[in-house]
Amino acid sequence: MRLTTKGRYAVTAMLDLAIHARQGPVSLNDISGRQGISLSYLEQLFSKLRRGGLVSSIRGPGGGYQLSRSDADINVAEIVDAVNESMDATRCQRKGDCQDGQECLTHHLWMDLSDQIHAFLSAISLQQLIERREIQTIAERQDEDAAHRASNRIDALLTTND
Amino acid sequence: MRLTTKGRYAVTAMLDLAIHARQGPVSLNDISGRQGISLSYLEQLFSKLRRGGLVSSIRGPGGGYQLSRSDADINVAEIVDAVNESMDATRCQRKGDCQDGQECLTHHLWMDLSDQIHAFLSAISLQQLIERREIQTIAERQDEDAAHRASNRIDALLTTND
DNA sequence: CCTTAGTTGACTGTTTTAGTCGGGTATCTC
DNA sequence: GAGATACCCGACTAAAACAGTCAACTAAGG
Repeated sequence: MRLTTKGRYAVTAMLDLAIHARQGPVSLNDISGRQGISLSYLEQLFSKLRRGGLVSSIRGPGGGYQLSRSDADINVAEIVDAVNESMDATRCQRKGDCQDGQECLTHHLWMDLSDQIHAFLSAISLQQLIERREIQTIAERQDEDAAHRASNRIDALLTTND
Repeated sequence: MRLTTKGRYAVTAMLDLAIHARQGPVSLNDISGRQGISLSYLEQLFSKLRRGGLVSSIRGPGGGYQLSRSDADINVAEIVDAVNESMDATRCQRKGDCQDGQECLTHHLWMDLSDQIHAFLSAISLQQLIERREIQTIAERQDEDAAHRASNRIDALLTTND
């Protein structure tokens, strides 16, 4: 079992996408700026999310990504899954052949843990996350920071272009 | 967060130890034979378990390891913890400085998941595991297999020593 | 003093992570 | 149709972790 930056970034990016969905397609560049994830890495992740049927893309200027379903219909478990981070805690992928083709002593324990984690993560939709007060606060802060950085960039351009 | 062979082996070995505790100290050699874990690797794991205060050791012939507390008093979470596999799901070790010193968008989600996993694993003691029917069945099978292997080894010795 | 068994530290091949880089291709606007 | 925007794709890589192995040592029992 593993949950690393890859899975966490995927959920973070999807949540950012869901939050900014009403302004039309969201570009990876914007997500990168707001969430501090490198653009190239995001491309890699979104290629998997697209293959997993969670997002659809629109090319060209003004393009970006969209959720392919309602945010109420996408849960955290499938996002983590889509980027290949299985949350399965067993060694044998639940097959029960962990020790010479037979069940190891702790097989059932890890099965139970896997079920537990899966139940927890699949019960949480993007919509539910968006509604959380703490997350709204953080999203607002990130939007302000991004706006500041944008205006700083413009200032820099104006002063060097004299 | 990660749960790999290391943590799973540690729990398996501790459970084996608890099951065979009434016959006195259990040697790593026996655990290795029953659970199919290499002796050298077990040594590495038990060095951490000892430092973590979960087991005590007796040297010399007839020696081995013992639980340093009652099996009802040792839970799965502390075993996994002792071998350095933190089950923490956050990137920031719960500090909340995941993005430039501030909380990232999904910080609270991973905090909740961590709490969930910890609550689950720390509620399960070695004693509870031993009492489970499936685990008793597996343990009996492993004991028989080990006995067979032992008698085969003796046969081999007798025939080569003619 | 020999065997058993724990103790310790260093070493190693392999896999995964967490990216980067460099080139594409589709689409919109002017 | 030129250029900019933005997605698309494959190859590459430094660093870390995993999953051990190996060798040498110390302590206890017979």
